[in-house]
Amino acid sequence: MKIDKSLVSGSTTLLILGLLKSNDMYGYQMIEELEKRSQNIFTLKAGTLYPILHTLEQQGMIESYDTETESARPRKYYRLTKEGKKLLEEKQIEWKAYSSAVNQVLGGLNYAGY
Amino acid sequence: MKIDKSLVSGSTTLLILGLLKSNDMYGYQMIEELEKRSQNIFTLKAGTLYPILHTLEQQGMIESYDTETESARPRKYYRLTKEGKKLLEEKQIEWKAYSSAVNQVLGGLNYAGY
DNA sequence: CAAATATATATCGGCCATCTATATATGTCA
DNA sequence: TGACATATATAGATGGCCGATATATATTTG
Repeated sequence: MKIDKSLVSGSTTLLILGLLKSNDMYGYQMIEELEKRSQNIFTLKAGTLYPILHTLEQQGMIESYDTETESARPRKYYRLTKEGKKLLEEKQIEWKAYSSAVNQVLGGLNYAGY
Repeated sequence: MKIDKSLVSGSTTLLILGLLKSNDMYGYQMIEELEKRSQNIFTLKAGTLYPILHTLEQQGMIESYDTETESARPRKYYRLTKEGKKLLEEKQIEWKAYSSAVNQVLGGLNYAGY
């Protein structure tokens, strides 16, 4: 098996897709949710997130829709498309292989977190 | 805890230091050993490795010495310095935190490979 | 013996992901 | 009403990694 060489630096995309698996979310919410779930280890920057969202939407991996509430500021929600779900599964497999390989190189012990 | 933002893309340094933990090695050997230990998932490129080795040596994390055999091609072996060992430990902790956080974001389950 | 291939190290230019900085606009709270 | 949080957006800078290339020697193969 060959790992996509951009996996490591491209893990942000994996995380974004992972967030959308459970619920539709808007950008700002993703930043907060990611911090929360990772216990402040990931502090995704807006300047990183939004360009990725636009790219993923262009690629058909996610779809957006606006909320039409009268009170709050309009938010742009994103949801996974069928293709996006497939991409997420692929990237999850890559991540498992990658993290497992790192652990093997470092200490011999294998990844067992699933 | 704050993760070095270059961790992900900087995992190559972690892997190199990890290789040197068990034995002194020369560059070309690291490329082979890394492929072997990771079951061909990591194919470290010479153009990536050697500049990193030079940088690490400049920073005092590793030291080099040449072999003076008459038969074989001279090899430049590297060993971890005290500081290098410390750096490795730090980076290993960061890696655990990072991979654990990814797993938490993705599925909830935690890293348990150690 | 000569050619091809594997071993071994080295550097440069460029790509691409991410961050910083900045801009814009609205809702809420003191 | 001024400050701050919410919310999205983009341009420019930075930095790690790779592809290409160069050099030199040992080994294997025809």
